[in-house]
Amino acid sequence: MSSQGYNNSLSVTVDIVIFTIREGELKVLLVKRALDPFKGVWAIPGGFVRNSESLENAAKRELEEETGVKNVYLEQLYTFGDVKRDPRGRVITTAYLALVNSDSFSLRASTDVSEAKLFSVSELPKLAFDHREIMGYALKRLKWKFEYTTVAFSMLPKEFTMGQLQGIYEVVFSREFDKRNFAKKIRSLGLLKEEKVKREVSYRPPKLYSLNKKIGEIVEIL
Amino acid sequence: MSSQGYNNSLSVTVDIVIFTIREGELKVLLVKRALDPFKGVWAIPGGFVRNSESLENAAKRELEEETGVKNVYLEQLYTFGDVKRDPRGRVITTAYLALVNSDSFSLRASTDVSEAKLFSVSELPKLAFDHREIMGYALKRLKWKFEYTTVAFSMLPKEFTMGQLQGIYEVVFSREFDKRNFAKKIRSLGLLKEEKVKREVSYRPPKLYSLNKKIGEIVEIL
DNA sequence: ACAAAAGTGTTGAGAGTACACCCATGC
DNA sequence: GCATGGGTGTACTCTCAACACTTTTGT
Repeated sequence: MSSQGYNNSLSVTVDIVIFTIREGELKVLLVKRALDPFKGVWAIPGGFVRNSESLENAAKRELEEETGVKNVYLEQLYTFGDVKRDPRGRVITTAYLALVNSDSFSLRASTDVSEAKLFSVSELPKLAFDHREIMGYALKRLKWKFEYTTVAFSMLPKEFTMGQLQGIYEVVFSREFDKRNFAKKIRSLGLLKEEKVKREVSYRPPKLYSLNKKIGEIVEIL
Repeated sequence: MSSQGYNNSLSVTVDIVIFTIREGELKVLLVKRALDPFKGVWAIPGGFVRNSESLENAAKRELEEETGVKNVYLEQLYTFGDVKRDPRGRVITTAYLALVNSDSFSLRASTDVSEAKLFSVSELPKLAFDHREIMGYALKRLKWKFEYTTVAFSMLPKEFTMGQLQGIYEVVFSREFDKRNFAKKIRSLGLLKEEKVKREVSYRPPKLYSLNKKIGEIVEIL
């Protein structure tokens, strides 16, 4: 490290790519910017890191301000540090990835934002800054994590059916899986605990399962 | 993002975990700090990010200052942003991972460092700041990358033998592989081009290979 | 001839993939 | 009785792991 002292002309933000599943599609939360060079343009929600909070706490705070939810799955994605990525000055941003169970959140627009909305990842609008690149990273990471860890379960309620689980995998990977093979694979991993069967549906009531491990644990799922 | 303007009391550094293989062991470059609260303590080399350079360029610059090599494999690892990780003030650091071919570098101590030395990863000294945690991340990432990408080849000369390749895998994973199975697996991936066989050794001369793909490309190696 | 690493194939076990029919419920 | 998603087993293929002996060179 240099001894010339600290560099004071540089700001740090966090941006949070918030994924959820709604209407059978993978959606991401975007906000419409109310100010500045990108007024009216959609962007990944985020904000400045305060001096008294860690990066991760800044991300949690922004996430809660935006969605009202706590205790969701949150992981650091990547830090983007090109000199000219923000036209207003030197801003480095650490991007986070959040996975939210769609039942548990409601949108809120914070002060510097005029609107917040869920977009299907297959129909994204033009994005501010280098947010298109960040989104690309987030999608790659999301698939990777679904394939090799238990993060998918963070998008389901505590008790879920095999069909729901398979459904979110099909959405994220944009393809169908064979029901029998999928269930066999999942069961062979010993992740699931069987719960009671009761469910009010107009067809054969499915078994309910719950996750036996921590969310985010490394397990080769597919 | 907030509209309240920029936060100016926060510094950003890069730290680079530089791995190489020497004497049949996985080694990492550490520097002995010459100043400050951690004077005399070993640390991961790094330095402040300048206003005019991207994060990645800062990492490249520090790497070259430390080792004299350019064009090595370099990837961003993680950004550490706890409030109290540096006792001198609020410093966020983005850690990078570098893999260096051991033939191609020479150590240099920069101005704020009294000594630079390669340590075996199995015999690390006490480290400054949160550098132990950073090292843990780096080692995990290194193994992951060896298993699923072609980064290993960045630690070999352009032309190498199957034995050399297997050797670095054995060092990184601290275990032995079966020669026949290893070669079969590698060959089945179609990564290698055969080169001329000549080599002056006091035993049966091995075939030489070169890599047919880009370094860092995703391929399930093991 | 000896030391040192290179080179080479087969077999068995387990995992992944493809594939089709009946079941339980609400309306 | 019909619509809806739930639940179940087998056969084939492919990949992974275990395993030992001969070859080429320099000294």
